[in-house]
Amino acid sequence: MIEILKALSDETRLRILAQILKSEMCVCEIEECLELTQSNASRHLTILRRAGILESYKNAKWTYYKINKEFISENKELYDYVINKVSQLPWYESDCRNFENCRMQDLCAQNKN
Amino acid sequence: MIEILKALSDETRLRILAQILKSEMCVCEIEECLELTQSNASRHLTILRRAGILESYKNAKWTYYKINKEFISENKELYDYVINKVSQLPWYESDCRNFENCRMQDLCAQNKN
DNA sequence: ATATTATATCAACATATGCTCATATGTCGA
DNA sequence: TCGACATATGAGCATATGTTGATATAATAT
Repeated sequence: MIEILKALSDETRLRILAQILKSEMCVCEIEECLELTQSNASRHLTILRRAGILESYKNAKWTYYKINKEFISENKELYDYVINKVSQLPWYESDCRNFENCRMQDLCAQNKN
Repeated sequence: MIEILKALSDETRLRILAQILKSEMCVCEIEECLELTQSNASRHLTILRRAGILESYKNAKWTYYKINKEFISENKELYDYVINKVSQLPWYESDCRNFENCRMQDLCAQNKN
């Protein structure tokens, strides 16, 4: 429980989670749309994965992160809380716009396969 | 939101909150039943109060802390989550027993009024 | 007034956390 | 095989956090 709450107690990780909640993403997409360094994005994703909030799988060169279904079922109220609150945070709308731009520009080439 | 999650991301503060959720407490009771230094108990209570989770009032020499009703209404899912999860944490039963002992021994003299 | 009790806060320290640059690993395409 | 790309991780640094002992403040009792 404490590890989960700590993982959620960081603005950058909440920003990452807010986007991944809408659809799974690879690391390079997250870097791009949230303007994080590669290293920093990877580190925060690892923290969210180790806390059990996200899970990842590899496909070709890319690692995709998505919400861990087990986290949802075991932490339903917390999950609902995050879903409801995260979209009210000040950076949310702007991050969503950036996310759409990244998708359209296909910056990470993950749709070329 | 982040301030609230940070406030909850600490074992000592969750132990404090777990007891206060059952009934309001003064600082000296919390010191006693959780075996915290006076300074440390006061600090953690201040953090929980500043995050809006607890509120406090003074009565004579004592400061009492209790759950902030506004926190409950504005963070219902999170509140339910905490309620459900804290009682499963390893120190919970032991802390509750200590809490009962403190009550019975009237260690902080708050019932002498 | 003075001593005692309850609480808050300051100063100092150790540890934890977040960030960046550099490097390692693994995958794919030429 | 070699080079480019995607990701993870180590090292080092700055800042944040948790803890304690000392002190300040405020209320009460003698």
